[in-house]
Amino acid sequence: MAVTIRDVARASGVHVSTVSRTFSAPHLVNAETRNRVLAVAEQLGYRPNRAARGLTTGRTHNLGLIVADIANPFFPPLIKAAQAHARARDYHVFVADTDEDPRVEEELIRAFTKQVDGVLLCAPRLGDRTLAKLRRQVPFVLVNRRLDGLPAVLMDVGHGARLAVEHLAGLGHRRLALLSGPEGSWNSRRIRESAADAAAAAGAELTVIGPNSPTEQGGQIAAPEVARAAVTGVLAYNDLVAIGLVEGLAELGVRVPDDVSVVGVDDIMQARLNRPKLTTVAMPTVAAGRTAVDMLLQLVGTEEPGPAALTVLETTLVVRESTAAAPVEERPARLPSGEVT
Amino acid sequence: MAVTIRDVARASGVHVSTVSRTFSAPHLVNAETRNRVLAVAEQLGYRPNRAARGLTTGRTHNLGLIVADIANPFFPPLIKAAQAHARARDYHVFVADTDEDPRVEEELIRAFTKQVDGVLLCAPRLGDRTLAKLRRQVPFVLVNRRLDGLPAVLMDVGHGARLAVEHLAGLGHRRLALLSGPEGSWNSRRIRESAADAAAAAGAELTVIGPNSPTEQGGQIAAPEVARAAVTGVLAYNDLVAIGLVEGLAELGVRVPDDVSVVGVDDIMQARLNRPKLTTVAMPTVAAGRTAVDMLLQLVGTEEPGPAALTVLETTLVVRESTAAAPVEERPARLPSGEVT
DNA sequence: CTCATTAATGCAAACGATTGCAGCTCCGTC
DNA sequence: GACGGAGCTGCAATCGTTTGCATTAATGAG
Repeated sequence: MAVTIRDVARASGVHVSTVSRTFSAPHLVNAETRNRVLAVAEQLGYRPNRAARGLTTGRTHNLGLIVADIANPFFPPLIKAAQAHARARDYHVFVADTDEDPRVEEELIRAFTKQVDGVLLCAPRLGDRTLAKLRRQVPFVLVNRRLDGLPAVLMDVGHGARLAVEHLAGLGHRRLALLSGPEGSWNSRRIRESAADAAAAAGAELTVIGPNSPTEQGGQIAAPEVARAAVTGVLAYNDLVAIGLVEGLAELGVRVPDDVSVVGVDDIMQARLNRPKLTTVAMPTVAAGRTAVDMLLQLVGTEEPGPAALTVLETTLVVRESTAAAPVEERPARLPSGEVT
Repeated sequence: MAVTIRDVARASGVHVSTVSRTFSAPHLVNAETRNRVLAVAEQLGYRPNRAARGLTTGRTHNLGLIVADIANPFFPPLIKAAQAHARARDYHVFVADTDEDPRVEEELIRAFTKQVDGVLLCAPRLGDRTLAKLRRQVPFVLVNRRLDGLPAVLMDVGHGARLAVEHLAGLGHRRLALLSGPEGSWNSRRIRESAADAAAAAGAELTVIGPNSPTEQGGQIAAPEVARAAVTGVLAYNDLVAIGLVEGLAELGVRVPDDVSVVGVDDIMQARLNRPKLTTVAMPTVAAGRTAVDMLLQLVGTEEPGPAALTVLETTLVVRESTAAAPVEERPARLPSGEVT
């Protein structure tokens, strides 16, 4: 068996409470005693049992972080920022992956309950009702999802989508496609709405394709449909989809950006590495990770909730090589405000 | 406060032990009572406190998984495989990232202690002595690291490195470079040793460069040095480094594979997406994740350790577009077994 | 009808820590 | 020389569950 506080107490001739205090309130115990206890503890290899401590104090000093897909390069920077930030505040972050499955997501939240002080839910796929119910199990902060009464940090992807569409329109593209994201995704809806608005304002036509899986595969699969739709500009739900699409189009003999322009969302590392380098909407993931931790810690620190905080972070458009002026044949055919049958 | 077993007991007019049993040993309680308790529990929203349960049973049904860098695309498939496999066995996997810092690694192992039943250590950066000490805190299984007396699953990257060097030599390359990995990495040493052996056997010269950071940046930074070394074939510690190198060489006007051939290690998703598609040593990450979980569960399930198991998984060479025949000017200048000053 | 058996439940002691309260010693003060 | 206070330490209850044992009631056998 592991060595417990009791073993240390016995071996150093003091009561367990003194040992406990040596670790959790050192100033309350005589320097001499403290040193003796520490020495014995060290020698016995004693480590406080954090689970047991959590039972009495109600604080585990752990945070949970749930993402839909660790393999999506969008998340690691956020995760790392959150971990580093939390560690500096003497908290540990445990990460879990839901595999895009809402049921797994719920199960994981339940599993985290009482083992962490709070959880960061990144782009949850769960429905509003379930989330509202779950919030009573464990405090949480949402990332990229808005729900009344719950603290959240949002990246204003709608703004980014608008910029993207305006960028394409400015390049002369009039027939655009949107490769949409997962049903449950709040981000996906924001992108769709803003892109539609911006397209309408710019007098461009916008076709919605999908949703397919929010991965390269999803993008690759969408390629034939994109080609068939005869669009010249595409906004993809995220960079992975965009990269997959470029790949898929290449196989169909469609060149990017010569024949069609593609813009992604997220600005993951691969966007820079891709050929052509991807034009994309950059997300402030690091800031989001830090902010979310701060909000969560503030939430678990206080007895009463206070008003649910909401932080909105800005997104920007990064123009690289995957977008270019629309092909000439396409332009003269339609009026700027052209309607379609 | 959260609703506890006691609340349920009171509300349903039975003793706490009966409530406990309805959840952990249903067959011991009368069907009628059980249903009543379950109904009350449901209505009150009772959830067992897993930390408290772990205190008495000694089992948390959680596993920890520690990696050096979540952002490295090598890990996600392994992580996902481990999570899925564990979930099927009613275990949850919590992941933590050490940021390549051995101190953080140790801290995380300590943090996991008693909160999980065992931990999977992926390519730990910790020294042998520390690992040997830590193993008494919590059972663990090593991945890609060998240490006497500790169960491990290894991917035979040495074999892969040998294949890679033979592949390059077979294409006529005589001057090779190895971009080495982090000091503490067991894999890195294996690669270096095997590559050196294979190079010697093939009569090729092998220059070791680095170590730099095992990331794209690291590869990019190494590019000038590679160019200066006037080699025609490079084996990189991993795909990220290889991809960064290709990028860095391009900026220097050196073409891959025309001027120099590059092979990576890991076969991450980006290897297929890169232009040129990367020739690389494929690692059986999914199998590794599953096997590691199995070994760990077997380890925590039994009272006495038994012999430390060791599983070695095979690696293969995937030839794509980043390797080609050595440039012609280079070949006639030297004998196959050419020595250098 | 009695007795052994079984099924269902209650009782209370753990698990490993924390913490309010009380007690003791020692010191300085008046 | 009694008193008040400070500084340490011990006592025991508590956190939410599990589980070996005792208890009770119901069942079946002889």
